[in-house]
Amino acid sequence: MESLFAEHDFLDKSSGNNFADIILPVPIPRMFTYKIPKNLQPQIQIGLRVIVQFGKKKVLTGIIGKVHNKPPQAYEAKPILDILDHQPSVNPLQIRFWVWMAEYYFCHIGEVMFAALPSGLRLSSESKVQLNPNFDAETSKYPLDVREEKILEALEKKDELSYEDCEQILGVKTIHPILKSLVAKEAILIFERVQEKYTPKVETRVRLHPDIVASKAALEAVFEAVQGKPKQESILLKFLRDVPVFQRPQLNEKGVDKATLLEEGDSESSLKTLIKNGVFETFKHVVNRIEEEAAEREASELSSSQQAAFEEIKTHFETKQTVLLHGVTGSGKTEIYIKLIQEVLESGSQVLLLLPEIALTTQIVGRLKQVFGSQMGVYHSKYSDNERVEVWNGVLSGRFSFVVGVRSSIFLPFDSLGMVIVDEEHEPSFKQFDPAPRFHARDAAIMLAYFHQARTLLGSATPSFESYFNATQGKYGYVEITHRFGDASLPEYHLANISADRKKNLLKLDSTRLLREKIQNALENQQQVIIFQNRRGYSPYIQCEDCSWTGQCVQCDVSLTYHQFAEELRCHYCGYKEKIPQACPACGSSQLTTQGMGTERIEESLSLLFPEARLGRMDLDTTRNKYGYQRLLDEFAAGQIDILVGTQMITKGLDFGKVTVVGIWDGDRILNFPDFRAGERAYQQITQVAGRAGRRDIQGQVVIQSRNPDNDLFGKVIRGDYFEFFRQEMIDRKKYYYPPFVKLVKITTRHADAKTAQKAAHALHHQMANIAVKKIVLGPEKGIIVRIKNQYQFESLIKLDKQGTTQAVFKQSLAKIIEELQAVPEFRSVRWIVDVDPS
DNA sequence: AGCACGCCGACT
DNA sequence: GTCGGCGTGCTC
Repeated sequence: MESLFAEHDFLDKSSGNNFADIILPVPIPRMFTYKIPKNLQPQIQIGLRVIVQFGKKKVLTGIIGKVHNKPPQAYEAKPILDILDHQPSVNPLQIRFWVWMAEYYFCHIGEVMFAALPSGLRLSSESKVQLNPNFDAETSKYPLDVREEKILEALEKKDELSYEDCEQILGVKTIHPILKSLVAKEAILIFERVQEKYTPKVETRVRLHPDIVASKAALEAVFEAVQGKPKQESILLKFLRDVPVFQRPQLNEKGVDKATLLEEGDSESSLKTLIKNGVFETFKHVVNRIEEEAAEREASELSSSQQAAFEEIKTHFETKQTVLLHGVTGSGKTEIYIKLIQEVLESGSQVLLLLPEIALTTQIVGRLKQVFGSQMGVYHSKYSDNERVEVWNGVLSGRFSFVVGVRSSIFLPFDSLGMVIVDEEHEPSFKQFDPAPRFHARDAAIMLAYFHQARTLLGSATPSFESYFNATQGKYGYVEITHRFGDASLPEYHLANISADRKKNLLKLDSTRLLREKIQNALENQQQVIIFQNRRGYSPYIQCEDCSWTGQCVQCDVSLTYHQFAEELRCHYCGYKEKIPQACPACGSSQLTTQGMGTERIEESLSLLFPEARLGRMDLDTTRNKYGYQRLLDEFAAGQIDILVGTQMITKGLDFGKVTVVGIWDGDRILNFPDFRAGERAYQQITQVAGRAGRRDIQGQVVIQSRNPDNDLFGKVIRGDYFEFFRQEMIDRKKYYYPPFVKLVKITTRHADAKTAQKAAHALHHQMANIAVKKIVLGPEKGIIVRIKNQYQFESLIKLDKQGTTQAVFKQSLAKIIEELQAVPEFRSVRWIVDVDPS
């Protein structure tokens, strides 16, 4: 019998770790308090994965977010069932980061956890059915019906069945009542099985049997035995070629991968015979999915302008947490990163380099791999789940002190980051749209670095206005490189007037004379050409060739989209549609053509104009599979393609010395962005593509085709006067309350019924008016309705003063408003989606 | 989000 | 009568 005053009992109460708040992967905005059983108390730590019962039957894996001694008042806490790890998978800094993210981006901590953990580390239970060992059909006092019999029959053959299995066996949708009845009749048991999804990769390896290695004579005997058995002999010879057993007997220990040994068509049965005869033996070996590669080279020497920037960055870091590196395309930012990374790694801290998905090519990864070798991990979205878990564990174990990755790599379990670098920081793809957490990886990275007391370097040739603004305000350090590496000259811009060429009959297959000449010239000199088009597919809008009129939606501020099959112009946002006009509504011209042609049609045109040129096309269609992208790049780099036509993805970090001409097929399309960021995006896009043109000795040529070559934006890009462009745009942003002068929060109200959705959105606006934070609310008033997946939705845009306190207050009020509205019976099934800093 | 419970219609 | 439709309420 246990003593009433057992010593450990007393200690437990005073040290006070009886309860743990667990983060569970459920969309409920809080953690859940569980009791820590005594036997688990010594091991309990923040960040451990635990198994808990959630609800009546679900068993979930959660993560310990907090340990305390406050028993919940309103309910009886359930106990933690088990601990899954010896070491925490998640460290306390990460938990802090998750909590921040959930608060800032207005989502639930469970959603953050769901995004953060590779699914290989997430566990959830599956209900399984098994035969009750005490059950005997003969003696059972309960009669079974046909379907119940069927289930039992199946369980005779297979030890356990999932619910899905049972559904299939009976061909019904709901097996629950049947299983329930079987449980009541004591025929079956239902239990929950939690399964680890991550499985280590295991190779079967082959080596010579130790007895054979022991003496030369034994081997000779083997050779005699295989005389006249050519298949066995061939395997044996191949093995000995790869493993010189007698020179280096220890090599035999490691063996050879069985699959590799049999690669050249040797038969498995011959190998089996050899194993049976005691010549070879097999064994299992756990291998890393991520291959080890040793560093092969030193970092290159920095040029003087790179060196100056490098020093300047370090000086800024003495006083500033974040530095913006504004370096023209081709200024060699990567080499500066490498030097910085090396320094941080030498000091014993970790480094994270974030890249937008499309920029994470083997080109840059290969370059970094050469310098950093096996201490560098790569976290790519195309990785399988098992591979992700290996990167995760690699960071945890210290195998990787440096990671190059896409936006989700901010969630890796770093414990001592010294520096985070966000390359191409202006890239919109750093923002996650859906699902929650709708975070911006650049902004989150800065916060992550702050938690680690680390530095953040933002790099771009065309910084986002937010970052540039912060730099001008002195919040970030600012370093600029205006020279290209090796003093290569910046490209020369040309504006080609589409309308003028058309009038003079010089437009051929939508290409201007100037562009044709430049391409022709490049081809004659064995140089390469890149043609950029900002969209894939066919003809999305209609435009008048004479006055450049485009169809605008009567209700929304957007261009109408051309729908070939329906012969209609449609609004992307509100569903408004009209028949395609026969003549231009503005000037009466009949020269209405479909614009914004896809890459496919451009490729067609070019093949007719330059029949002798070798063409390549790079867009989502041609690069959909894992290697399509790389293959095209390799072919282009090898000079097997003369003209590469592509979308966005060709603008990213490709360095090809032979590209001298870049054509922007439809400059106007770039300006047609229905968003306050249109100008910023256009500037960025044109500058980025243009950056592909020209290197070292040859000046690049950039041709922009346009119907409005006089548009001032082109002039600004061409002059390369980023600051002036920024300054002018800022005037409008300030005037119309846009970032960086205000903070935007977008709230989408969504419901299957249009009326209800509208009512709910109005109710939201009404309530918002009461919490007068400085804001302007748009949205439903304009009658913008979009139906997505049979859900009507209204969007409200809230503009907040850029002050931390008002922001926090606003979010609290918003949470309260939404909670209250959800309680209204009519709005019960209305969904409110909050997007902080929408892009 | 799931998943129970619970209250109604249209079938064996 | 039961099967199964989905409204509503809860999960430590």
